Amino acid sequence: MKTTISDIAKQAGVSKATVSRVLNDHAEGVGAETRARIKALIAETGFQPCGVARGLATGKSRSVGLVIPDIANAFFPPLVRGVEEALRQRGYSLFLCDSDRDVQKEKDNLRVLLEKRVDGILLSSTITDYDGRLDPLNERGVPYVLLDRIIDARGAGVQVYVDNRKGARMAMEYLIRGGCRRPLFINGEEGLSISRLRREGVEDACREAGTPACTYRAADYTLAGAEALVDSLLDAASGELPFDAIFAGNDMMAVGALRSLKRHGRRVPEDVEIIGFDDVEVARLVEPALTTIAQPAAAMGAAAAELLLRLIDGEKPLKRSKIMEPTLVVRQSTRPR
Amino acid sequence: MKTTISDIAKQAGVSKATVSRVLNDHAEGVGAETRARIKALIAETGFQPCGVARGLATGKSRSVGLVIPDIANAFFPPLVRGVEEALRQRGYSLFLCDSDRDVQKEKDNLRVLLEKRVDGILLSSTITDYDGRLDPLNERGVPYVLLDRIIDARGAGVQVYVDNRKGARMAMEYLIRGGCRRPLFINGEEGLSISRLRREGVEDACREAGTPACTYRAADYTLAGAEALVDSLLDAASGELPFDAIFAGNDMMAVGALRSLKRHGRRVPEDVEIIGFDDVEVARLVEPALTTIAQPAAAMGAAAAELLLRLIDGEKPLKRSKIMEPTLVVRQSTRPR
DNA sequence: CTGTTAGCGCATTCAG
DNA sequence: CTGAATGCGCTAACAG
Repeated sequence: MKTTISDIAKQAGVSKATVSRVLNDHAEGVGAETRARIKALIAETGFQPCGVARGLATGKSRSVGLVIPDIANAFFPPLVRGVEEALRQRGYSLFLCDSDRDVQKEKDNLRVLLEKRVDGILLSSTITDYDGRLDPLNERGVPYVLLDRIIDARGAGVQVYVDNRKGARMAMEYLIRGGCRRPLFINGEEGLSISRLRREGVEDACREAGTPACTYRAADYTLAGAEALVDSLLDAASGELPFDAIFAGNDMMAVGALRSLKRHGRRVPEDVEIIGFDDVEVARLVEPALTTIAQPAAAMGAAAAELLLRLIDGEKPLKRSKIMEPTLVVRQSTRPR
Repeated sequence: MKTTISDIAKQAGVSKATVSRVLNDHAEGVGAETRARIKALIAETGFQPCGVARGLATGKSRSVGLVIPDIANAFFPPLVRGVEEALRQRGYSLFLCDSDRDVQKEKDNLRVLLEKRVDGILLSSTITDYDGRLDPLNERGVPYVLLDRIIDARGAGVQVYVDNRKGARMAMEYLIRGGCRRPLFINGEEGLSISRLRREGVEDACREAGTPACTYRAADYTLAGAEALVDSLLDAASGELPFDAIFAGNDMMAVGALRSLKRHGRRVPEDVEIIGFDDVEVARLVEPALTTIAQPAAAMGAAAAELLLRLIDGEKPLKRSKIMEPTLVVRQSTRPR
């Protein structure tokens, strides 16, 4: 019982082509009264043109795919929201794929999106190393934008991410200026671009300030991982603290560190200052509330979506990457300056 | 430069029909050697059949739509994950739509999904009242499952949700059994099915326990809303506390209440006990960690997706609704029993 | 301004 | 077991 463009044409006493013209708002080519009559008919029958058929005929699906490592990671929901909102405003729909931090699933996701003939792809990749998973996109000429998680590759397309190096440097500089002498930097998994860049930022700050005593440790961006790490550090150094400040690669690890310190009877920020990264919702809800480097997640998502739409429209991007500014949000896990 | 089924057919020296048969794994109709040759060709050329064309020919898009009120609400990400995972395993893709708690946007989302010719829809609706927004789905015969947020309607399809009434009753019973005399129930927006059911659960518990003194207040499911509400209550009743326990309609409101109490110098759980609802990530990270009624969000999402796929396959559902069990998670915002 | 004619890429009859 | 023909619903030249 599905009504098609032919049914409408028949009822209106015109040809499919004419109906198609008003459907697509082709300014010219249809008389005012004919147009009005068809519009009325469409409205009263509630006719909806079939997007699939349209897609086949035009070669455009008006949908884009977004692949992220884990929607349950609090950093991503605002980003997804930004993407979705920007797309919706332009009449595009969003295929959401969760790669579950699994490289194989990420590849599968990309393959499926290509089969679906999305007009473009937003990818927040699980790993930095380039293993050819962008090749199919390049071969097919499907526009894509790398989001947050960058991939090392010559041909890698447009990228949108926060200035991770700068953000990390800001955090360390704030700690050092505050009098910190023996900082501890807890990084996330080292295979990720964001980890590498944040590490470089930390090194920048330490070098400039002549504070070489920064301890470096890698965890896995999880609360539990960081908590266990700090536990072991604290247990090993009975008595005097081996660090007087912690910069964690993300807020969840900062919270893990915080919990460990509290459990060990250490006060934050009096004994140890803590700074996180991301500014996820929990950052302001734990006690003491976390000082952190905020990322404009929603804005990044929106920016990436808009850039992608521009690529889809055939525009050549002026710059190959859009770098967003991190901001220091001072709360209570650091001492007043 | 896009290769089609015709190209493959030509290269293999067979007809499109034959290629189509091996593409769809039609067991019969193709000789073993022909099949092998074609498969090899497909593999080496990396040919991917066009999903859009397939969709037009078969009438199935192998994609479903999910509409939720707000992906940034911490309850939803795990649910989305459950949905996505279940769909992916069955080879379906997910269109994610955020209605932004806006009824009009929700309708628009549904319309777009219908245009995209999704095979089915998962809807977590913004409002309970039935205003006809399901009519298009019913008319078109598009399968759908209502998720978490239920809609009052005779024709409303299959539903998946947690037993909100029971969960609320569990919370209140726990408080009452613990000696609470003057509970305060902070509900969320009253237009939602979850709010109505949770309220009924609270009333059930109070009635059964003969504790009629339960104060009822409605906020908006936000931290700020509940915080302001408790602030005003506390300011109004200078001196003696007007309640000795709070059951909040969700965890974020519980956190808001917690913050207000602490700021007013009240101790939790010594002076006031608090129980939340949902068991989102922050629940265990605030201090004291929240006792709460946990919802199996990911499982709900997966269950809804599987039910929907069954409907899509043409099965008639045995039951019209799948009700999941809430669980009481005891933490530190209530006194030891 | 409007109608006719071709496809878009694939699945699916129906013959052979 | 295989191929040729038809159509899914719509857009896009091309004519009139």
